[in-house]
Amino acid sequence: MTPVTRDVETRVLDAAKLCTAKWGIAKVTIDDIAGEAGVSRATLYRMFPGGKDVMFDALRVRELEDFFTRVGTHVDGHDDLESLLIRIVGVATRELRDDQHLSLMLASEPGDTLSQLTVEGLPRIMRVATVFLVPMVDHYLPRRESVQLVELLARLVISYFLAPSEHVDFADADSAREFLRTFVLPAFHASLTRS
Amino acid sequence: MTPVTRDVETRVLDAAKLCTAKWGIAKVTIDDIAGEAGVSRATLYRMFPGGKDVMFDALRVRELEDFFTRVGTHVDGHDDLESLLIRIVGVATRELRDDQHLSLMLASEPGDTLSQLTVEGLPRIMRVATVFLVPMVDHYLPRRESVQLVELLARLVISYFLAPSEHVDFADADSAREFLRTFVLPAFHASLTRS
DNA sequence: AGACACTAAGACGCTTTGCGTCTCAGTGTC
DNA sequence: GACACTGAGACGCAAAGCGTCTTAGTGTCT
Repeated sequence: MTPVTRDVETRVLDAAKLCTAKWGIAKVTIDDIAGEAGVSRATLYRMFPGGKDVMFDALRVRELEDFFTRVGTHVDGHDDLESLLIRIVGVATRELRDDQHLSLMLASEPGDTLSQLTVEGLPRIMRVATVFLVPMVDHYLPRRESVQLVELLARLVISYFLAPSEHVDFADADSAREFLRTFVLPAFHASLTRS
Repeated sequence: MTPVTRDVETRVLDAAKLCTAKWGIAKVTIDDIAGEAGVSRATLYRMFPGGKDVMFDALRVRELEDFFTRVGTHVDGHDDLESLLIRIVGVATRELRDDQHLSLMLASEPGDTLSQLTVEGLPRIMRVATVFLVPMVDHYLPRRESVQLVELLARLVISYFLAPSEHVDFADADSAREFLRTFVLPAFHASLTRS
């Protein structure tokens, strides 16, 4: 894909995001998105062979990459695993809470949005989370355990975001520390390569 | 139609208004409206034989009646034609400007909305305006001239609302008075039955 | 209990819209 | 000229939407 086409793809995905926010997944059409992006439908299908579903998957991947990029930007410079994890769950939780597009989607299309955060979307979330977070975590743990830990954290952050708890708030460092010390870190203590 | 059914019709028209604001005329479906109103599609068709178009016409008539009722509420107690007309054009212009649903429709569906304020909608607007305003105007003018005057005013108010002028502002009493004295009242001076 | 009015749910047949694919003419770059 | 890319529009098919209708259920009245 040439640089020019990369720009067009960005424009199309931006348009897809905008139109989905406006119309929702159910009513948005390829025509809406093509028009908003300023490309023809044929161009859109050339770009995303397989059509609508493929394009939405690409948008979801891009959104995830943006999300984890933002998380990664805020979790540099930690000296130990615990601090790193506290920071990760905190930033991730705050990013989820601040995501207006996500809030809008959860309000207007709860079914599909929940599915993308749970059942259907989890494999993708795991793939992207692994790419972004494992390289940080594996300073402290072997690769295999790092992957497992990232998966566990992703699931917990999503769950506590979707159904907030009266007892745990990952956005609060003390609460997160207590939770991690109780439920997560002991399982990985024996695998620590560095503190 | 029974009182209970009148309530249901109101509910359906309210739903139609809400869903049209949300989806626009192009994408809104009978299913959306029926669901929002809490009735079945069959009930909706029974209520509005001829379907979607008939229902939207009914909504437009209701909106016009509401509009002119509000105008009428604010123009009582005038001793002469000029004052009455100044008040009418002023209130009407302000009501149009304050109408958020109309603003939303003009922004999101300019084509259809304009058409309903001009070409396609004008006969209906004239009918309703005549019903509401002519009884006020014909204190001062014979019936025939009253009807003609109301039509002229309606057209002028709409035009100046849709394409505001640098020289005339009907919401401003002095501006309206000057305009009416210059362009409207002389045409009806000879027909005055009362001052 | 029976008569009647009204309703929701769902089926039906038809029309319209949307989808994915494709062709062709036009444009820009080398 | 060769090539890559694009928009516009046509095509065939699927899906959604429309208007109509039937049936079973509910409520009210006598």
